[in-house]
Amino acid sequence: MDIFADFGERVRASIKALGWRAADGADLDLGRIVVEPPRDAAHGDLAVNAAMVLAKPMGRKPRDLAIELMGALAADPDIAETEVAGPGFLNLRLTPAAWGRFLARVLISGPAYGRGVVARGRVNVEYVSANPTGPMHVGHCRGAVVGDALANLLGFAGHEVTKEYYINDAGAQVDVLARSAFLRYREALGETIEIPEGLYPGDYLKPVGSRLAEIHGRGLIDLSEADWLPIVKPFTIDAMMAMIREDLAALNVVHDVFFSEKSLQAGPTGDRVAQAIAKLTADGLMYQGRLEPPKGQLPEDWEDREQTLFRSTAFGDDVDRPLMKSDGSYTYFASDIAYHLDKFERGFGEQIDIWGADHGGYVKRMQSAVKAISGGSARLEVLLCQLVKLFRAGEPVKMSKRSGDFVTLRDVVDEVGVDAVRFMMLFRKSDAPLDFDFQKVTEQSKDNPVFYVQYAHARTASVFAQAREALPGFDLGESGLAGAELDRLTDVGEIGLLKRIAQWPRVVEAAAEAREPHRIAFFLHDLASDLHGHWNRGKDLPQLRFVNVDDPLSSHARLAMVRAVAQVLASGLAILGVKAPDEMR
RNA sequence: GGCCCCGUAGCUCAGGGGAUAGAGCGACAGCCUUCUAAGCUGUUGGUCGCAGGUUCGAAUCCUGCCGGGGUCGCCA
Repeated sequence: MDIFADFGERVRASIKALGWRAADGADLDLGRIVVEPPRDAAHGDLAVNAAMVLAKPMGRKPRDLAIELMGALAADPDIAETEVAGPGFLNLRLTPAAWGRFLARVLISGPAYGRGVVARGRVNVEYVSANPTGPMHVGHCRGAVVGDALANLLGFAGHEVTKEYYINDAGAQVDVLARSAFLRYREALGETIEIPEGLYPGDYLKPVGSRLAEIHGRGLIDLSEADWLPIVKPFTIDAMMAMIREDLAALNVVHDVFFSEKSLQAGPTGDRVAQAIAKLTADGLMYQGRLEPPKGQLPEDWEDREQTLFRSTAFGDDVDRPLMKSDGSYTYFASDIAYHLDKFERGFGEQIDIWGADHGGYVKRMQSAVKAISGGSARLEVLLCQLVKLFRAGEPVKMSKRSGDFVTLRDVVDEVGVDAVRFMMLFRKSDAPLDFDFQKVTEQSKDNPVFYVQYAHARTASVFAQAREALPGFDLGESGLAGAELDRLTDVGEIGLLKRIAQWPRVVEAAAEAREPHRIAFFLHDLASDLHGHWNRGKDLPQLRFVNVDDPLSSHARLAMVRAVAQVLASGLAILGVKAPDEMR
């Protein structure tokens, strides 16, 4: 179904039939031969680089080889024209009949068109993993969307994907959360409270305090912290996670697994963190030692001390890393190692984590750890998402996290809608910073790529509504459309759309391979642009309109093409988690 | 100072071995008795940060600089 891969095979077969060999008589490496869409449409439908790649090993001139290959391919009935161009490109143009058969196959495949055909194995994508200390803020938004879209993309490309969320419910910050909730509890009981520096001031803890008061009455008020903490903490964490799940649902993000950090230390199989460290110790990767102080600015409270270190430098890290704090408790890194070991033991040799760019310094050590705990058989990839800068009509939006006065993810989704948020977060490479303007993303104009792409899909639906009225006799189902006289599609705009559609499988594959879901968004924008452009040509040239009562057979073929466009738009938008609407009123 | 990311049109950014480097915005000029003008067409605009290297071919890969951002033992 991928015509580029298809013709790649035909080219390789022709080369074998020609009996080409390397200058020394050895077999040629045909792996570097690619068949791809030429940048310039004037160069035809497919460009073959075989002659240039093989010229050196064969000791011959690229243009001579291209001419020879051109002769061998001339017998292919699907090829209408061939030409040798530039430094030795062989350009191919397909016949309308070949394009028609391609389109028919796309329609028969339906929503499966572009889906990976080979199984690519299991992969675990961990994203969001926001601390359960409050509602999600905009900072979490990009990672959530990128992770979710990447997981969708990998699934579409043929991986078996698990979407996972790591709940940091074991550190000191959840104790702080519990204390903050306890204050709200006292407040709910009528006390006047003052929230000291360092506790979470947000109003979102008020309902938690009220519910604690409802459940426990004054029962907790005279307990010592050691006694109320085990009650208040899990209750509050559960409330925060419920809130976060609602936020995620509003963003159209759903995880398969929520994994608790706390469960690592107090799970049914004992202390998993200790077990992970024991494993590293058994492998000779732990030792007591001292670290050099960091170069550059020395931390004020630096103190040379012997500590429990993991030999991460043996796996590519810059320095060895401590796994125990001075008070004997585990560092966050220690828990994280145990967590990634758990993922490995659950069968995930492929792990992808989505982090904020401020965690960039953490990448190497975590990758080192994954290598260490898996004996080198597991791989961790980390995608770093750069910051999102918020604007309102060109003016930066000020935020103060300390006062609790930050923009929540919910604020953004409620204001601009989930589709606009998701699409805009994906309309940029994730390692480039992103400007997000509330004004612009809600504009309903071509300046707004979300609406531009969605409108293209709506337009296809509109064309079909028109067709059902104007051409009542036609079968507009997939098989009916596939049976139309598709070789009537010969206009440059029509072939252009088919060529764009033909790229879909390779775009999916390349985007999945590169872990770059933004490529899907850009592809959809291009496809939408092709459709809008061709649609508009029907104004000057009525004979090109999709629905034309004077030429029902061509109309039928064009509707088949429009259906294929709609299919690809819908598939792509589904990967991005954006709706493909039938109307935009 | 070490490590990571970025540097492409006036602006925001795609392109990450292939031919004459693209899109949107901006600016300018057009297109509505016509399938949704929520749209389309054209014009304008570039020493791809700099210098070497690899290659038949480099914006793309490698090295070194320059500039911007992030980060740097017991925060998660």
